[in-house]
Amino acid sequence: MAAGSTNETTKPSSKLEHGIRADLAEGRLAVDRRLPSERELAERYGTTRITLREALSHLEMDGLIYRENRKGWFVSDRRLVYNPLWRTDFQRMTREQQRQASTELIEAVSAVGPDAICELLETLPGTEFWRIRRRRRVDGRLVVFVEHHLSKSVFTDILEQDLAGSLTSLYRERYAIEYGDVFFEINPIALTGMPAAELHCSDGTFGLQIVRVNRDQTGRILDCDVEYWRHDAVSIRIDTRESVR
Amino acid sequence: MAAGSTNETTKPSSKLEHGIRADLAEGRLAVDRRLPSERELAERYGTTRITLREALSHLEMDGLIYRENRKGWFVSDRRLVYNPLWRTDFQRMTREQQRQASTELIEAVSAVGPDAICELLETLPGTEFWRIRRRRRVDGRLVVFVEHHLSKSVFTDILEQDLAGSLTSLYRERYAIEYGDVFFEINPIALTGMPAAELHCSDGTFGLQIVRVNRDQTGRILDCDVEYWRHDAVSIRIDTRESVR
DNA sequence: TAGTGGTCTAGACCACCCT
DNA sequence: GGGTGGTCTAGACCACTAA
Repeated sequence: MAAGSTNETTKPSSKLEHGIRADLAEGRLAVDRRLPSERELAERYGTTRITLREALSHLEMDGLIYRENRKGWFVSDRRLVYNPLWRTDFQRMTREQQRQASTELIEAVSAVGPDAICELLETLPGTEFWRIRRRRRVDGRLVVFVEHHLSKSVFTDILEQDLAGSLTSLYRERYAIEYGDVFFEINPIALTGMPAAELHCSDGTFGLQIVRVNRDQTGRILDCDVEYWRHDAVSIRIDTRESVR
Repeated sequence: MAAGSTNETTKPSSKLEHGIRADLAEGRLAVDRRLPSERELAERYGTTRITLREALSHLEMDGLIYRENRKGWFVSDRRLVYNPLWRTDFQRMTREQQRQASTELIEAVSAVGPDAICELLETLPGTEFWRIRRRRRVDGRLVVFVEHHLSKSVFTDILEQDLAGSLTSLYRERYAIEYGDVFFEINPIALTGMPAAELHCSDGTFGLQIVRVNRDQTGRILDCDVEYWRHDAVSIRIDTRESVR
């Protein structure tokens, strides 16, 4: 049982959860930001792994800790504040929050858009787009997997550009395009398949899906991004007093 | 990826999950919208309850089914499309989506605002507000618990009004107030305590917290809402081509 | 190769819901 | 009161990671 915690709940798993919560708060469990192994924790708190994992799942859902697939449990950092209406690039956004970002290009190919994407981009089913897949880290941690679908007619030679950098800058500097209206959708979902694999989380981990459709200043549809966020890494904030950009 | 694909996974839980997924898709499990008991399902799929619950949790996180505390598992309906920038009342919003809404008043009292709320409302810590707690259903299902904190000086006699109806209408008709700017924040979190209890979900169920600060047309802060949504019941959508109201 | 997380078994007891 | 979900035990094997 954790020191200092005098929780009166009778459920072992609650006591366990509160014990770990206290240990996290007081830094006893933040060694290297990785928690001790499940077997060690189970023994330390006098319970079984199943029960321990139940408690850890609660803390995970609450955003205090997260899992790296087959690697273990880690202490979560503060959430990144994200406004899907901002048109500043990711690097700058993170820098303004005293965080450090990096982007990795996974693939960039021409591919037929799934029906849902074609509909969002107002094209016929079966239309081909540039499909760019990337993932981003904040302070070293993988937090979001992004799939971009770009109009092939607008961005004819995009594959020859540096796709690990900011697309926003590329649009402006290479194609003289400024963003106009945006549509976006936020869905709480389970991360599975490629997003889960790329984010190193186990299949079924909870996440946030953000779908965006971007237009230029003339209203022409440019592209569509589908983002898959680790749920504990992000907080969406929008203020209408700010400019929409 | 492809619909109806035969999954080759060897893991029992994945087969289980896909089996249930197919049964849901083809209506074999939607009897009364409530699933058979866990023991019956475990037997039907030839596994134990623990493993079955693991699979059900995945489907829950994916938004296909949900739990009512101690009552069982139910098939989720389609998500309600919600735009926190819209100023139409809840009834009208649901009606436009061919859904039916109802609101229940839980309590309406004067109470000291928590520090975080006072900060959002730009008042000194310890300031009192009208605290109104309500919960809402869509097509009969409990989907959101809301805590409103209203300025006592602006809404002097609000406790005498009908608080199970639309606050938007009340503002306009009783106080001649129109909404102005909005700030809001969306956080994926675990539902615990009162929100979980009021929504009849078990402690630790995944949910979406939406915090809103509303101003009137002159920029004066009116109130703050804290909403706790069942995660599978909502999809946030915003389009800058629409008017902000 | 040792240890880890991921998964699974086959039970059990309790509090609570519904009838 | 019977059945339900919520919780828990005490093991086990496997695939993978890290050394």
